[in-house]
Amino acid sequence: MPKRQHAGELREANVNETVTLKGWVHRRRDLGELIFIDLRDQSGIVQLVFNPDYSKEALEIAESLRSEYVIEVEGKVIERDAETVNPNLDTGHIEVTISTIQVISKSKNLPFLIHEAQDVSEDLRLKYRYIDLRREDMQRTFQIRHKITKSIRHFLDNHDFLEMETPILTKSTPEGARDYLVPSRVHTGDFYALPQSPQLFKQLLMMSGFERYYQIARCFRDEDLRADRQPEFTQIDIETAFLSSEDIMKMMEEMLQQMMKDVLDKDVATPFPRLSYDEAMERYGSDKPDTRFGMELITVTDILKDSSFKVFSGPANSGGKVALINVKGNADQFKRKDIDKDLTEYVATYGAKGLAWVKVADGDMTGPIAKFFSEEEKAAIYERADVEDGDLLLFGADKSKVVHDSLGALRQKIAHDLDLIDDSLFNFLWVVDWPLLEYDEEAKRYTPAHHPFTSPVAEDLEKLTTNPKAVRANAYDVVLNGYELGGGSLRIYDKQVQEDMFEALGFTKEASEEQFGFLLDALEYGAPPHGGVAFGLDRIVMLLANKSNIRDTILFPKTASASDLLTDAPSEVSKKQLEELSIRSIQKPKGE
RNA sequence: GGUCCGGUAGUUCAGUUGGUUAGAAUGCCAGCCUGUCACGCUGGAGGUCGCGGGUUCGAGUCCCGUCCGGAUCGCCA
Repeated sequence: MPKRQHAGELREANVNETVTLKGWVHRRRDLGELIFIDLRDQSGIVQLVFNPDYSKEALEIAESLRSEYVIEVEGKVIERDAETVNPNLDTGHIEVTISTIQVISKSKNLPFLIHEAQDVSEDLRLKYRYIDLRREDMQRTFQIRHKITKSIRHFLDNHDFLEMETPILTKSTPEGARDYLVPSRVHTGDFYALPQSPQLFKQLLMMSGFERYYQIARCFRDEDLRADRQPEFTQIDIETAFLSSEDIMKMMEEMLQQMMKDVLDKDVATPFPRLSYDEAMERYGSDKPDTRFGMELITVTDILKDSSFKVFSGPANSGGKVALINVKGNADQFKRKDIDKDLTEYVATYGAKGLAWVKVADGDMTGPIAKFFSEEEKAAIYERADVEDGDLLLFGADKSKVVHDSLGALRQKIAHDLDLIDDSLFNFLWVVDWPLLEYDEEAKRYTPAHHPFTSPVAEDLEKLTTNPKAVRANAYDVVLNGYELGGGSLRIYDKQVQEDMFEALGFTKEASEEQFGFLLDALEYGAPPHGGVAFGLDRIVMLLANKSNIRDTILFPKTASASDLLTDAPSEVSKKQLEELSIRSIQKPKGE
């Protein structure tokens, strides 16, 4: 079969060749007895020329063409005159003079124009996603997505990994995210769940003797959506037996390094910098810090312990925290009302009760709370926060969590607003030394920082039942530019430890047996030490394709309310379908 | 579940203090045009102002409710 000729690949080397091209009418410029068509196919765009000298018939048909008609043309590649070269097109030095044309498929007027779709409302783009995807920008994104998975597959294949598939219909584990449930027809009243991740299956595969597994796995979580969160998403899921966490991190660094080279031709250095969880929170107020800019959080609890300002001394003396970020040299960018309104409202969403601030000019603090600082306190703060004239200091004083959340987010917002972030940087780093458990104030119990199969650090093991909070985890997250790309850990491979873990999480013996009995059993039949990692593919694509939301990296994404505007899912089903599932009635909220 | 923003020609938007027949650009349709590449010129068609209710002599504009889209907090082991 002859190789198809692609519009976007034609060059001066093809001059005088007779070519057959198939594609879409991107644009038409009708000058009467002379018509130009920009023909688009997956490879790009080339200009077709119709005039009576080449073919009167073809010219007549060209006259009837409209946007997005699918056509097949035959013609000759010719070099353009110097003055008619189009430097904006890769094919701009040539054009194709058409002798015959066939309309393969017509198109109605489009709901939006392909070359203007960038600015069209997203719901319209989603409703007509198949048209939206024709855009060069979208095509490019999915080429990047393909290159990423291709690079990773290639790397893992070279490191003796097997690509394997695990079930989609699986068992509900109500811990963690809310499950998507599927009613069983055969077992009336019982349900499958769609996997939140293949976590347990990949661990079982290690116990099955497959020492290196990976899967590009679809995962489902029935939680509320965000710009970087979809209810179904794709995880690059990896698990290995007998490797240390150092081995795993090293291998994953190499994989990501290779990916950056293959996809963007970027060189990133390994090993990636490492931050402990505590240090990340302390310095960035985040467990996924963006290190492309400074403006770190500076703790000043000790300095302000005796402050005459109760907003500071209160938290400082009751187990809380006082910290600041120094907006260096940009004090004049912020008017008083910007800070008191916009920034204060912003940190309020993270639970901060207010936002204290001072500006520094002529070696002294100014602003409404400047008077509360003693000379000693000023001097200590200047020294620690490297304060100079022109700086703006923004303070957080509250429980540690509130200070971290609010200043961490504020740091990111200000860097964005002041355009302090270098977009060309790709700052990978590991966050390590995670706590195994977190205390959930609302539920009054411990929850896993990652998941309940994460192994505790060996020397902390005994504290699991006595002082759970102090137990560290063998866990590590990869962070890129402020996004959690992935996370992993060594897993528990000892039944007793797994049982202790369930106990620490408040499971009764019966409950852990009922939900995870199969895992506990498997741990008794020769379980190797194992561990792995899972990366969010959609987020990787988002960052490498420089997109601001994850929907642009997914072919057919859901809206923020989890519906698909193209197919109108979710939708009602027939009474018969429900009856087969023994579902009697579903009360829909009124108004629908 | 909460908060905030938005919804007006096919599309992107403007629409003043509530006041005549709701505008612009682009697209679309028709005519003219042999070097355009955002082609140009002339003319034309095109509106459930998201939906429902209320206030008013009068509502795109004000009020209430609701639906849809987006951002975000909670949530996401």
